[in-house]
Amino acid sequence: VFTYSLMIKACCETGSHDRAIELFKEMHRSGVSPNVVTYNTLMDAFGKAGKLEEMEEIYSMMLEHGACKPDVWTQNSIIRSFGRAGRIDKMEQWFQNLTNLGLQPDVVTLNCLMDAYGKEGMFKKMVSVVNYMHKYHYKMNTITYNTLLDAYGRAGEIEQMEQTFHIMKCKSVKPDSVTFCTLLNAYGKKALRNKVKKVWLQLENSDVLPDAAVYNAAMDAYRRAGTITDIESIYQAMIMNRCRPDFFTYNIMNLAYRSQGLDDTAEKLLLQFQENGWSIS
RNA sequence: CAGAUUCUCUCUUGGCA
Repeated sequence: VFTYSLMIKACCETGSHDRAIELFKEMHRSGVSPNVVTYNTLMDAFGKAGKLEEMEEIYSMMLEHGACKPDVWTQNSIIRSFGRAGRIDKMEQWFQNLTNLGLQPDVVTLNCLMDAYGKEGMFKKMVSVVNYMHKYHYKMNTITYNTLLDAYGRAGEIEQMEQTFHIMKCKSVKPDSVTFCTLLNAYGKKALRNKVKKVWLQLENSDVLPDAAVYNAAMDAYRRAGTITDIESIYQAMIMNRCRPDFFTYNIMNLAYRSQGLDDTAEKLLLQFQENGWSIS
């Protein structure tokens, strides 16, 4: 069963949902019964692909076969899928279903809800989830805070974002690379160059090791809020720390150079990428 | 009892207001 589940997951990750279904059927023929994880894996893949009706069909199959019951992971996948699609009504409906099944929402469930509300700008509802977490003594983790930070950041609510970040630090919840990415992104969009600088210093003084996404986020923040020199300093740091530039890096820098009319520098950048075999698409 | 599945971040900005 583990093997089949993993194979199905692999197929889904390469986008071959049909093969995943084939495997699922083959599994039946070989007399191996799918378990919750198998169903969860399949459903999650369809959900991520935006095939929400198919996902619900698989859910019905799971119920009909009766061999296994949906668990919190099942519900979380479904909730996440509808949340990502902006189908708040369906998401809430499935959240209801979770409690109707006698299951307890976990932190992941609540993070999914908050992310969906945040992305839809439904801050009252998002905050009510935060209150729910306090009331029932859920432990807010790094992802919880990252989700909140991103919600406020996207909305341009810098005050709220900073307050949230402050609480995060007070509660000793460890920031990770996503946290810094999120902050850089928000400050960049608001053209707050000094804030971007401050975040970068905090990152350097933390034990978080920057990944390509963080370097990219910092460069993009400086593209909007800073100077070419700012961007290049991050780029140098990226290379010195042996972090491989990717196509985000290229696009950001290329855009920055072009917007300043530095077409020749942009050409050099292209050459450098080609020489090093760094992907630019 | 443990092990496989679920949550957050970075370029690309068009259309309407």
